[in-house]
Amino acid sequence: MAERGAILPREFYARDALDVARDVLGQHVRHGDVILRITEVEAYRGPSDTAAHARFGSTPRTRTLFGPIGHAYVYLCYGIHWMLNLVARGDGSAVLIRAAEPVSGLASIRERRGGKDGPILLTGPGKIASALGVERRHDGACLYDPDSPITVVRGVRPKEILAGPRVGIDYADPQHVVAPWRLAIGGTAWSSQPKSMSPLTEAVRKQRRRR
DNA sequence: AACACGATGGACT
DNA sequence: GTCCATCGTGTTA
Repeated sequence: MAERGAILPREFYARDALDVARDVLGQHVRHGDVILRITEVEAYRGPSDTAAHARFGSTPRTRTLFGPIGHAYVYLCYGIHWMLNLVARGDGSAVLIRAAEPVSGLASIRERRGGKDGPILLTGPGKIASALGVERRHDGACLYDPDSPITVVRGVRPKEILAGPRVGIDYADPQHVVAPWRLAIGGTAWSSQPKSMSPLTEAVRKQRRRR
């Protein structure tokens, strides 16, 4: 078993987006002096996922999404917020980081987030990229290269994983809205945990996998 | 070339 | 709960 702080290998990303999403919970993402423990994510499973950018196929925006696995897919949302995704499987699949807990670099995080404090610093995908200082120039960055500006490293595995419905994707097919595309660590204030989220069971995972 | 709208967040009622 | 900033993208023409 790899020790804490070791960079996750390329192979980590060579799987179904739902499995990558589940296993990246508790891992750490680093940019400069800021390190965050990932507490909430959302899986986007390739072109067949009606909530995913990949539904349009490969376009100028999504070329990194269809590029090599284990790289960052960064894009601008609502003209304001940058989103950080991890490219998975190699078919346009990805995992969006939606919330995190500070591990180090709190001073930098607070500075970038307007001097705020507590979970409000990092609960929300736009806040993650903001706190890390990630934007357009990081699109395509390799996450397993030690010399890369952004890396994902071994963290602390969560005790409980919750699954819940997606938000902000009214245009998607209802089957792509319900659990378990959105996953969170249970029992922490550093993630959104609405009542609609419940423990991720093997039965639910298998049911989703067939779609 | 014009258009509609989005994988959001913050301010406000 | 409501409003809306702000701009790249995909769609249509």
